[in-house]
Amino acid sequence: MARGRPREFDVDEAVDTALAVFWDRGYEGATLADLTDAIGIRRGSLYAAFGSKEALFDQVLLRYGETIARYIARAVLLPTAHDVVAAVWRGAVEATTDENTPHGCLIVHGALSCSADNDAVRARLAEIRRSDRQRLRERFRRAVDSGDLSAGADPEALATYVATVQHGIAVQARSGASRSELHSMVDLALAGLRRPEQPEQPEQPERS
Amino acid sequence: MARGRPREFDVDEAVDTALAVFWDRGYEGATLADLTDAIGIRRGSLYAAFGSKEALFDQVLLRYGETIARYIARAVLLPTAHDVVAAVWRGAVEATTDENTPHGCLIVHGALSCSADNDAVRARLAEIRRSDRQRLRERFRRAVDSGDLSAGADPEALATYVATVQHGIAVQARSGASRSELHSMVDLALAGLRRPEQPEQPEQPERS
DNA sequence: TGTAATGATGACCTATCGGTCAAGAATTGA
DNA sequence: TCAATTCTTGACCGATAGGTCATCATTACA
Repeated sequence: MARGRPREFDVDEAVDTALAVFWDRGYEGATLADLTDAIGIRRGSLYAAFGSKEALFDQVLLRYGETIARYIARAVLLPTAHDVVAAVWRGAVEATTDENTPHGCLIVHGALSCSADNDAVRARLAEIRRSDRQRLRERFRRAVDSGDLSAGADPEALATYVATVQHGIAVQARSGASRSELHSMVDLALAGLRRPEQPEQPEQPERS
Repeated sequence: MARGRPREFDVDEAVDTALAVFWDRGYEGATLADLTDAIGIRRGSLYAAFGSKEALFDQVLLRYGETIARYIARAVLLPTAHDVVAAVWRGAVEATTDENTPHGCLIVHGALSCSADNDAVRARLAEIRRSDRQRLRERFRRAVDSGDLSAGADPEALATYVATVQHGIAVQARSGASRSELHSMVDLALAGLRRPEQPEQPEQPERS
């Protein structure tokens, strides 16, 4: 089956290794030399297998979504809006403060800013963040429709809020905040969400 | 007084211009060519005036703190903890979504990740974020002492929470969120802070 | 008017960036 | 065994990164 000379490295493992490097240094901070050194291959092999640095990064983003950031897709499946919020924030804390991986979130610090040459990568990550926020908004809309959230709740603002805290967690983790510190912070944030989904709305029992 | 040939550009203006460039592109994303082109001087003049790219960045950080990020120092002077929180978040929204400046916060996206060479800059920004958070913590401690916050309140967690939302706002602004979207989000977040400074029994984190 | 001092200029430096390529090595199918 | 095919290797590419420097221009002071 495999015609020519067999590849001497595992592509999947290479993606995982590249993920670790990009996660640690960001897109531009990770050089070809960093990547090939970590993977243990030469430039030519990397380009034969992936095409370009940016194409490799695409593979890495896919992998990241399937593993590290999987907590988001899981969260929106939970039964109540409160469960969703808690799962996103708890998941973010866990993902960004694992002692076996770089701290922070690749989607956030991978290319928050960069040179003009790589603006496409920056825009790509911004788009991922944007679509994640939209997913939350849709989820909260359904929660309003089902009566899980009060009719006065603002799904848009709530989604933005959840994303804001989620990404803020990534920045804190990157700044050296510890896992337990961040969990305590999430305790506090969740306590504020017990009932206040509608800012100014007078208290109103759901029916009656 | 001024002995030799007079400088043909205004150093203060140059710092402001450099601030705009760094704010837009981050520390590494802003090249010497970007900076000198924007300022309108040659490399040699820049090095004669500032010493190095990093030294110029130091000047820029100073300027940023005195102007754009001044809202933080102002906020902690306000009479109540609630006022402080509101001022920080409102200030962050305003600072990160001004249509006349780049969106986002220089302290956050200036070097959230970078190459190994410039790790000192990354650490420096992280340190600024850390010390800002400490300032909030001290402020909230005083609020507990004075009875403004309940005795059960956790100044540490509250400071982390405020910083988390503040930095999350910067990420949202960088991702394209609008000023009004973010103000609506702050409405919601502030509503959650009306009285819940002491978290009730924290729910069980899934792991650790 | 001459000299010391300072800034401006543009050529130049080394290192490294992402990326390419020709040649050799290892495999399969005929 | 011999093509055909695929991967590996290391040298190499132009562009650009941050930074330096000799030379010249412009000023104040003696």
